[in-house]
Amino acid sequence: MMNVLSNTTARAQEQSIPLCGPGSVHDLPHCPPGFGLNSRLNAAPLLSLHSSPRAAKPQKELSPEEQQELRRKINSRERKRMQDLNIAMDALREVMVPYASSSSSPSHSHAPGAPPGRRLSKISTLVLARNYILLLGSSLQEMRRLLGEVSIGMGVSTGPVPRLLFAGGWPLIAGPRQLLLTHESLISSAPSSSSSSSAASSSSTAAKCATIPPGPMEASLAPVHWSCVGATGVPPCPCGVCRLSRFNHSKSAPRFSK
DNA sequence: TAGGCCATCTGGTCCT
DNA sequence: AGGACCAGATGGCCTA
Repeated sequence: MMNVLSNTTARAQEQSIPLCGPGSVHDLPHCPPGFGLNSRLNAAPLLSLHSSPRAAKPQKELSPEEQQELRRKINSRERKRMQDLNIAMDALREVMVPYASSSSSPSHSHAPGAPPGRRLSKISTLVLARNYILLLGSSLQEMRRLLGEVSIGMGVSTGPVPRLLFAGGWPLIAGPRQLLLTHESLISSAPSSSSSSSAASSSSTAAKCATIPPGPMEASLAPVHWSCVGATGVPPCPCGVCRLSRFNHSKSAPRFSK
């Protein structure tokens, strides 16, 4: 990874390759196809479409045109993938926006820290959604506890309570504010950095943050501490992104196939 | 103007 | 082998 980083940077600096414009390879919608598409590809070693010293298996030789075509194809796939991701993010955002609005100014659909009228950032959306899920889990647990007390108090058999009572659960949310992120949590989600990729690094920090509970269901049923929604004395996650309560730091989950 | 957020490109790795 | 996924790099846009 370090190699990738330094190599890419070094190469880019070395060759002063613009990402868009003459000398760039890509097929951005705003970069007309064929606009300076070639030079970088022809500058060979930058792309591993050729056989690289590292590549063990021999790769078949591609003509510049074929390389172009392949690169275009790969870029297009990646763009599509990211667009799909954004569609899903928008859908999630749409659901989360009501919970992100401040109770003091209901017309503002934003998380604290975000200017009014602005849509939730990706990271805010994700953190908010996670909080919401955890909150639902704790509400469910509370419901179970109350039902248990009631049934005991009424001398009702302690046998299984009808599943329906547990199925939906009523989220015992005092108000949307419970889900709010603190201004600090949002601000700190993007630690200032001299690098131009601070957002990227914070995102990757979030991705690497191992505060995600081991299993979604188990976690949602486990007691939840809300260090993001109020002072609980629970030490915040050191990752600086989610600032949520500590969970067992587990290894990254296995990938789900589509 | 600096910093945050984002889209895109890119090369590497993993999976089917 | 090809596609999906990931993460770093880069540049553009916007806001405080």
